[in-house]
Order: sequence, then structure tokens, then C-alpha cells
Amino acid sequence: MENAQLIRNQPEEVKALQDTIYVIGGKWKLPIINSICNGNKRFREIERSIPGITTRMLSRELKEMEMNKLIKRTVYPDSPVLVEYESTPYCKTFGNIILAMIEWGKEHKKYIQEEA
Amino acid sequence: MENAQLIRNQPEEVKALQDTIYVIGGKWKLPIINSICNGNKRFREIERSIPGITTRMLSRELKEMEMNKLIKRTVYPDSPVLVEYESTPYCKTFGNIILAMIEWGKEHKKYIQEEA
DNA sequence: GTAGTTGGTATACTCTGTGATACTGATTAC
DNA sequence: GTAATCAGTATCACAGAGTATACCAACTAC
Repeated sequence: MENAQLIRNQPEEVKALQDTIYVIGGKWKLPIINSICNGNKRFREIERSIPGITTRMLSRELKEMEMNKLIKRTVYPDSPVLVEYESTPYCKTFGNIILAMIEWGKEHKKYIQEEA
Repeated sequence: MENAQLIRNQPEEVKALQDTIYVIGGKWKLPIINSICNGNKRFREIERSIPGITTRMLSRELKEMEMNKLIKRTVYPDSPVLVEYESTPYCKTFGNIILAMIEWGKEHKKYIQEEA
């Protein structure tokens, strides 16, 4: 019925793709991961590094990502309380995806500019 | 103020990332692109290849992606009308992202299974 | 004093992405 | 006849993603 020779293990790949989309879907998770991986540690620092995000969304996403072990939150309870976020090794496995997407975004910009 | 030596061109990268998310965001665009790039051409064929998608979502996404020149729609108006979708070269530039995400999804599955 | 920073929470609201279901007209297969 | 396939469209409905805005307590700087 199908051209079996063309087809890789499609169902498995589709599922893997959908799983990934489920974990990093939405507008903010990848930018947050990227920001933290780039060295931003403090809440306001991360916030400032991502244009358009609100404290509420950042707060929510950070919580969710902490639960999913993508990031680690550390509180230093010295006189002015200090909070730091770090990426876990697991989080860093998104590196390739993020790089590929940044690359695509840059190419896309060129493409749009050439068209106009 | 900042450790300039650590930082790449962050603002530009964040924007590129956000642009990409804007274009391929949502639950279905990447699975659809992947399906078409894997050789599926007909509406029902694509539909069957993506578990969980409804005709409505597929229809909407295909339209949007056609407008964005990511895919090409061809109608062969012979006795039973035939419609075929193809990926454009531009669409194929998502290849790396999709592969990276499939890879991540597979690793993620292992990771989950080891934990449990 | 006043203004600003930090790390958030609270409340209210919008909106759109997604889902569920049914249906169409043409055609083919039994 | 009946059922099925093809390529979709039409409605309705909803959760939850995302936005806007204000606010808090503790602290620093001027």
C-alpha cells in the first residue's frame, strides 16, 4: 500500500517530534532557556533579556521548568535575599534545537529583506 | 556593567529565536512540514500520518503555510479532483530544526524510561 | 524623605488555538 | 441501493495561554 522504501520509522519520529513540542512549546520556554544558558541568573536579568515577557509569564514558566528539572533555583538567604537560576545538564540538551532556530531566524530575516 | 566577554549578540539572537517560534509555533506546523517532507502529498495521507490532528486544524494550517510560501498546493482538476501538497525549498530549511527535535524527543523518552 | 531595585504574587481580562461534531458533493466499489 | 473515500467547510464551544496592571516587603542609594 505504501512506498515502504521511502519511509523511515515515521510513526516513531512523529511522536518524538510531538513530545518535544509538548515540552518546549509556547512562546517563552525556549527564550528563557536560551537566556539562562547565556549566563543570566537573576530574575530581573532574565526578564530584561527577553523583550516582551511579563513578570507573570516568566514566573510561571520558571516554576514549571523547575518542576520539570530543566532549571535549578537557588536561594541565598543573606540580608538581601538573592535568587539564582541555573540550567541543568538536561536543559542544555536543547542547545542544538535553539541554535538551529536562531540560525533559521537569521536566514529568514535575510530572506524577507531580499523579497521586499 | 555586564561581563561583555561572555555575551554573544544576545538581542539579535533572542529576536531571531522569537521570529522562528512565531513562524513554526503551535502544535501542528512542524509535524505537518515533517510529514510533507517525508513524501506525503495528499490531504488524507497527511492527516493519517499525524496522530491526533483534525481535518479542521490540518486545513487551517495548510492554508496558512501556503500563504507563507512554506508549501505549494496543486489541484489536478481531472474527473476525481486531485490535490497535492509539496514542500518548497524554503520549507526544507526547517530540516535541521526538525531533526534536532526528533532527536531530542527520542533521547527524552530514554531519559524518562531510565528514571521510572 | 524619595526613588529605585529585587523577586515575585494577585486580579482581571482577552483571545485564539484547539477540539468535537456534523456535513457536503463528487466519485468509486460492492 | 449502501458504504467508503476524497478534500475539505461550517458551527459551536472551551481551556488555558498570554496580557495588563497594580501591588508587596525588604533593601540600597541619594
